[in-house]
Amino acid sequence: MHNLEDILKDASTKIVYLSKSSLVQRVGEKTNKSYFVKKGLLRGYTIDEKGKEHIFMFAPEGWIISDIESHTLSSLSVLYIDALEDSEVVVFNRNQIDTSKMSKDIILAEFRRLLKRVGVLQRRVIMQMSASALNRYEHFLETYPQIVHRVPQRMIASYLGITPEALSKIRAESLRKK
Amino acid sequence: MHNLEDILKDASTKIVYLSKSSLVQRVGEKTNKSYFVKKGLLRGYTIDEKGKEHIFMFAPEGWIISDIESHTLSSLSVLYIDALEDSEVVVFNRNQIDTSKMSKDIILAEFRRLLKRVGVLQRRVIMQMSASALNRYEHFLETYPQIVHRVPQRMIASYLGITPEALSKIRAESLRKK
DNA sequence: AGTATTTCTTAATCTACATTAATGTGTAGC
DNA sequence: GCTACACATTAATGTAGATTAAGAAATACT
Repeated sequence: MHNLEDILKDASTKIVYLSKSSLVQRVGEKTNKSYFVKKGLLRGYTIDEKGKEHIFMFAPEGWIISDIESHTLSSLSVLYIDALEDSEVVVFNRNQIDTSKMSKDIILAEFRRLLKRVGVLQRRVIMQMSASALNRYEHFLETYPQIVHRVPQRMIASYLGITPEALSKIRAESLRKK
Repeated sequence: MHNLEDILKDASTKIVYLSKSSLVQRVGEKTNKSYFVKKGLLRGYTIDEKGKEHIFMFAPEGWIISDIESHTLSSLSVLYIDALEDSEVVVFNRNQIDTSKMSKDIILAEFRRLLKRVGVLQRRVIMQMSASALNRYEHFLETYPQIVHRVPQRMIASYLGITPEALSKIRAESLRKK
């Protein structure tokens, strides 16, 4: 067993077919599930006190999405997760995977996956501190070309941490230049 | 061997004594070193095109600091790391630790450590998207009470992603309320 | 196909925070 | 102890992006 898909087949997991906009996980639920996206597109987000959505990540094919923080602290989830397209996902339980059955190689592979995730987050924090909205948008385009045309722009705006109106303005300006 | 300190003793590591403000790692260096802080305080930061510093993390006693992204992509470092106080740090090489010598338990312990780091980063991204500078400052005070009085305020401002002037104003206002 | 609802755009106004600048305070080095 | 130089505060002005509002375009629903 050398890759994640093999583990998923082996462990006590199940495949779930989600229809568009179905909610997979709510904030405040006690959960230790993770979702591997085989087909489709999921998204993780929070809702702040003012009722505003903040998209934290998109998970297209091949990605894992889960509320990692809630696992470590074995506390309540802080993310909503839902499907942006009809999707096919493998649901599994991280506790099971952590403790049993896994070879050292597999754990190391998971470790590296997590390192990559930290890298992405690190980059994103730096971006949000030092780059303008335009820069962040351009960076998003480079990084996730496959997602841009699959989600409404207000969600890209939410991911970037700006309003849809601001994104619209930015796009108009950047077109004018070309 | 069940904790990180034991591993550090075992692996080919060395202890280094750093005097205040000595630079440990420069941007662009090809490196795979990590630093475990036994005593003192390190800090990781970037410098943007305009020459502005952005503090990415503080590492007080017990923390590990390293440029994780550069490890995964085996590319060049994107962080500067330096000492804010005279410090005693254990320098080790993540490659060596990854591949050899480690028991499954230890890898899992490291895995959990990394999960925690992801949690912190996740929280920080959400904060930066949804919270005002005042809220972020208050959150920082709660989360890192031990650091607040050990670093100059301009560095806290840098960590929060605001200017020292803005932090000063916020502090003045929040004092006035009490 | 036709209506409803969500999404996108444009423009005017507003605000949190940046920038600039000047003054005050602490702290390190000699 | 005096002189520097880094750090903190305050205030005036500037600006990126938020908010509000209203119309146009796209998408979904029956």
